[in-house]
Amino acid sequence: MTTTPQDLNDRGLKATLPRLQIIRLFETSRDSHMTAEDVYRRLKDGGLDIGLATIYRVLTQFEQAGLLLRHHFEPDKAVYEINRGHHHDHIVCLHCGKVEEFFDAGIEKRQNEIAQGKNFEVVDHTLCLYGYCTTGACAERRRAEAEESGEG
Amino acid sequence: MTTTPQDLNDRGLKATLPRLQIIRLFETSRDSHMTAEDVYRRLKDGGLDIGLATIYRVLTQFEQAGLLLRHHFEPDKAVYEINRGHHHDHIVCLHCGKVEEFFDAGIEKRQNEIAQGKNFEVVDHTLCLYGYCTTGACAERRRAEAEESGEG
DNA sequence: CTTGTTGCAAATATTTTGCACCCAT
DNA sequence: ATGGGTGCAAAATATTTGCAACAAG
Repeated sequence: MTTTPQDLNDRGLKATLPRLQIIRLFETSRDSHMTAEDVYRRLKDGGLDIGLATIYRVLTQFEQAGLLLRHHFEPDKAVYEINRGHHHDHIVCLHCGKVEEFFDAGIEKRQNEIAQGKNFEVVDHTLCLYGYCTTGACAERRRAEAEESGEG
Repeated sequence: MTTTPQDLNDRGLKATLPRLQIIRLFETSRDSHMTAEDVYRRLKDGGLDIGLATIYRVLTQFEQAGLLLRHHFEPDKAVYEINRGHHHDHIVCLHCGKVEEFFDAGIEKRQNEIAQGKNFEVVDHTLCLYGYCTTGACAERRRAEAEESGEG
């Protein structure tokens, strides 16, 4: 669960402070999905003097090393998360940005069947649902907006 | 099936030459999915003097008008296709770039059930399978590569 | 005629890269 | 000691925007 300096060495990466801070951030952050900018801000706020270019380089290296996964929930903005080895897809709230993960064996199976039927061999896929929380603050906001436009 | 000047006017868009050429290209091109750059190249090659900025503007307007759909099969590259009103998902070949479309009611249903279970209301989703053609030139190439690495 | 549209060039946003200095191993 | 790693600034990529000239309704 915790990536050690040795883990990095084992993957051919020197255990530098920026790298340890970055992987630690992903392991401990409440927000599991972060952009390069997110990581930059948080480490800066934590008092670490780090360059944005380094963040980009390290995130790319970590993805190639299998430590992180990269997604694109919105165009032109890559988000990363810890790779815990269990494939899953995502649901994103368009109001608050909350990200939930899910896995459905039936959907996975159907995808492969469909691909096979079209003479494709699937090696990867992206499935992301976009919507709104139906509970909490987002639900409140939606209700308020619906009422407003309904009366306008 | 064919968008007329009147169709554009009806949506509040003047029927200019660039716009007519662009929509016609999407209606007739063998490649149904094109980037702004693709459109630019093809219209230039067709002898039309058009600016890239205009392509971007028109593609955006057409998407907002519901004439085109935008996707992001790969990061940092928007591709557009004609909107025929029937939702579908995609399979993309990582070798030749071939794009196949599919629709599966079961997958759609499961998505909504899952979202509901997590207290989300889904308003959109992206599902794209990435793989390789198992027939034709791509299959040949894969076989050759597999053999090569297997013997190396 | 009047307002929307175009082409160009400059601006943006995100990510990548060249380079001199620095630090894990 | 030495080769990889870092920070900075400049470059690269895809896309957007300001503006003056222009054309559709």
